[in-house]
Amino acid sequence: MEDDTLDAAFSALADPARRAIIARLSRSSATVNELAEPFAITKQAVSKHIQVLEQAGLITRTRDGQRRPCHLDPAALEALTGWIDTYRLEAERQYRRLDGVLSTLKDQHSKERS
Amino acid sequence: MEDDTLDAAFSALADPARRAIIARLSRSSATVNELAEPFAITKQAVSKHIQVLEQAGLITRTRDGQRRPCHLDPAALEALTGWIDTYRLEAERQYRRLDGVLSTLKDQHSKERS
DNA sequence: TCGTTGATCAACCATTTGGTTGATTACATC
DNA sequence: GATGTAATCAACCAAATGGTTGATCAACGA
Repeated sequence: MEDDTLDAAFSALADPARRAIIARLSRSSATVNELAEPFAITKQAVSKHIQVLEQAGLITRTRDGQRRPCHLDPAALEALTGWIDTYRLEAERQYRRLDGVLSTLKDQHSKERS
Repeated sequence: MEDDTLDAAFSALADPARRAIIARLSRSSATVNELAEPFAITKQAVSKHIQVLEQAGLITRTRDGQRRPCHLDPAALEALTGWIDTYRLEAERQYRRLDGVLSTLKDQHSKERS
């Protein structure tokens, strides 16, 4: 994944309104007006949030007459967890390796004393 | 997870320098100077990035004399993938459900024509 | 064709952010 | 104690961000 893609995706998720939109869209597609309803901000502001999410590739939009419903893209979310997991798993692997070294040292110490 | 925590964590990841720091720390702990070395920015800027990561709970810091090494926290990363997966899995579930409905309709259509 | 509704565009404002330089703190070593 | 080094603090700057209001575009329904 390119830097720009990850920049856009993570900063898109770094806002509670946009995360709420993600949560809502995970249940079903929805239009801007439907998404705006639960928020205390203007429809224009929601429209901006949606553009950010779309630009980040997290959602897609279709045409349905006058409406332009938004759909969550699970594959984009999976790409993000994939990135995070790469480093989480590596870190966990390193910690286990360190634990192994420490217990080896401890064993050697016990052996020396016995 | 609270909104503020997620805000801090995701916006911490929304910067290529900070992601590079995460990647570096997944292999082993490192000090500010070590982390700053591969970058074309000042040590102070790196120090700021590290504070952002620490504030977000993604890394921890310890004292080793004059040095203050940074350590990646895998559990914090796991919390993020957990959040994302909640909605990714729900979206995938909904898409499968929709596919089921569509194929049922298609079957009924075939039956009617036969 | 005309009014209504979904949605975006445009301009503007306050705040945040990523970077800089220069000064300062804290620890280690001579 | 004096010097050097790891790291942060402080003040500042340019650019990006999240929000507003007002105007505009595009499609539907009478």
